[in-house]
Amino acid sequence: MLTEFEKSVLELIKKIPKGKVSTYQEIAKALSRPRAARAVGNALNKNPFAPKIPCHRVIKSDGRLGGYAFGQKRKINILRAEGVEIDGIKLKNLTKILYLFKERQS
DNA sequence: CTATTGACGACAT
DNA sequence: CATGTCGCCAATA
Repeated sequence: MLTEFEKSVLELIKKIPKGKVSTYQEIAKALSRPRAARAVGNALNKNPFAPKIPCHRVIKSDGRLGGYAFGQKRKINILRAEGVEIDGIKLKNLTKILYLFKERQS
């Protein structure tokens, strides 16, 4: 069974368009929990819908890859296959491919 | 309730 | 750029 928090995270990342990515922190912010980036990653790790949810499109806020249940190597391949360029250690054009979620209530 | 654990983040060295 | 430390948060034992 999923907790509300986990469901929120999954629902959110499910919306990330192909060829774009988001960060754990951005997701945390979108959930009004700006400091819960770590918990977000934790939720994805459990990810019960592995192929179903594009969890590979979630990276660290500094542009690095972050982890992946199937191994970062795998993560890199998938991202490249979706057109994301990776500069050895970080993603290229991060600001261009970074997907921002809709603004929180004003 | 307390302790531990991680797909994190910011900063210092 | 590479490591290490500390703070943070939710889930679990």
